[in-house]
Amino acid sequence: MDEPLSFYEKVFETARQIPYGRVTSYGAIARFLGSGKSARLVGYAMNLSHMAFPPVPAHRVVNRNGLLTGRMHFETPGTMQRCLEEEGLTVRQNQVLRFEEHFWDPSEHLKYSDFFKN
DNA sequence: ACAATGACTGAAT
DNA sequence: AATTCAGCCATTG
Repeated sequence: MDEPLSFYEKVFETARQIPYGRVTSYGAIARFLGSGKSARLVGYAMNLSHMAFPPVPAHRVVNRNGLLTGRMHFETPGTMQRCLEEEGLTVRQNQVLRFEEHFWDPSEHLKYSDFFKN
């Protein structure tokens, strides 16, 4: 029963690989999944990731500029920032400071076929 | 089958 | 440098 994982499930699984204290972008996940133009769908997936199990560290996914564009979708608008700061990052005006230093690109660290068969 | 829905992005202005 | 536009595409009703 190796049913192909849905796109969203792949997004969840990819996001789970983001290391503690690092961040990535919607677009980076989309590119890793071979669908570079589906960044919006990655955001949509994060919205659904609430109900996913195992849990998804959705706070580690920001936009390409390091902005916490998803913060409104957490329990409170400050939750996302607090989670990141707890992991040692600094957030000012909804943006991760020194974003590039903390950016973690799945395509550089993971091999697609190690996770998915299609 | 078709239209609507987005936590986006790169290019144009 | 900041803001706007249009394309994007897997799901869902």
